[in-house]
Amino acid sequence: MATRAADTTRSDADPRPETDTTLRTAHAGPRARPGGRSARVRTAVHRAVIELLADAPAEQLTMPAIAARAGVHPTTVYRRWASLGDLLAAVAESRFTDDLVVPDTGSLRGDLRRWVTDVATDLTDPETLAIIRAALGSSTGGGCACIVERRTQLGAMLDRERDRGGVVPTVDRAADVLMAPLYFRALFTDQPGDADWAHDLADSLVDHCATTAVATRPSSA
Amino acid sequence: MATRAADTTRSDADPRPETDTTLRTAHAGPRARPGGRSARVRTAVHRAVIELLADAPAEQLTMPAIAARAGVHPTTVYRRWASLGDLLAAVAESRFTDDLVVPDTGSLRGDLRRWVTDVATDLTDPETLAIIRAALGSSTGGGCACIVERRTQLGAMLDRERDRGGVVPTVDRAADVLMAPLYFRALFTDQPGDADWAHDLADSLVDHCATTAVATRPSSA
DNA sequence: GCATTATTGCAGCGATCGTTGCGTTGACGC
DNA sequence: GCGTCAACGCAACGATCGCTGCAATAATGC
Repeated sequence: MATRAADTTRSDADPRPETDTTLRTAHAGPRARPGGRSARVRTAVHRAVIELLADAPAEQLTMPAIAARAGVHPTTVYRRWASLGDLLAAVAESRFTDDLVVPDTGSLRGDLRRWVTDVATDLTDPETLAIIRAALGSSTGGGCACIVERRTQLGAMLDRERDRGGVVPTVDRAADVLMAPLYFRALFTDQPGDADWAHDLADSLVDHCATTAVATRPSSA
Repeated sequence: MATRAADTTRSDADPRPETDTTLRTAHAGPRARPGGRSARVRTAVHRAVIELLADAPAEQLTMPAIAARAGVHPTTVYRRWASLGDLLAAVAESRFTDDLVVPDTGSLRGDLRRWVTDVATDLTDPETLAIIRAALGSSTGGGCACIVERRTQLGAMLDRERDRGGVVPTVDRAADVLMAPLYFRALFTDQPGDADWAHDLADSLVDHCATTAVATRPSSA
């Protein structure tokens, strides 16, 4: 995990019903051409979306506006991405991968405290927030793209602690205690949540897990 | 709280810089006319927004479409609501008021368990989810409108318990433990969360508050 | 280097959006 | 009841959106 193909080599929404895996390999066959220019266009469009979302009232984020900002013809944007929602989901996904290294401090508590702080800091960025909001607003389940990577990171830290022999909560439980408050406050309130608060979240999860042996329970949901 | 003017008598976004409170009283003066027709139009437009959000891919929610669905002329919608974001925020706010009675079972645990279940059930409704998503996506901080009423309800239950002499957490803490997971799962995942899971949330808050005397701490953030 | 072809640019089109001016309706105070 | 004026409907307009032909470019395999 967290080692997916780099941002410049992936094709966003290829309408051709081919197997994605074969495209990522070196011998991609005579089809698909994610070469220099396509990658450049892709990067430019993604950056344009982020920039426009940052300093624009959103909602006036249209395909032509994105194309103009990216220095690309609108037709290109229309053809490569089926809809604005797809584009937003792609931007969200590519932005939230490889942007945050999973900490490895040696203890679960240390890892979680560090990771929660990093995520909280990231959620302070207006750009990040704008992308999440826009992706959530779009129909094409762009919301999942925002957190799938974060869930993977969380799972990695829990797995590592489990390998150390510690009792760990489920990923769902950890997401409820850590990710949920982080994202909830960032999206719905004006309190970004400071470092102390974030640390308390991590501590409460670890402490609760230490006192009660709920980790072995099958867990609801 | 929860006793604001009924849905049919409020004016959404009156551009006139008057004091809102005077408008709600009976002797509203010679200005403002939230009478029968205006209220009818308002209700129709709100319903149209909800209906369109329910069975449309969203994002193709435009002012003319809303007007057509509401049986109202587009000009009316343009004039009464400054932007689509304002309209969405207004719809969100009016929908999340008076739609859920604050339970009063006699104990904080019972109140919270009941309330959490109700909120979880509400978040199962696709219409509700669509409104929240759309309001979040709009620029004009429509996100706050979705939860401000819920926060008030939560605070009311906590205040009642405090009057009973019990130790209660802060509203922020309760929101982190209860509301955050509810909304996070509803927005970002496909697991709506069942009744048992919701009850566990309420229990964890009450139990944690009972074991440790953190309630008297000034609490961060 | 050269042929192939995925990808982009270009021009132009229908459709719809968002706005404005003006006449009409109907809620409110008397 | 009647007059007043906020709120709505109507028609028309410019602007922009989203899409589709076809030509040009450049990445890929040989």
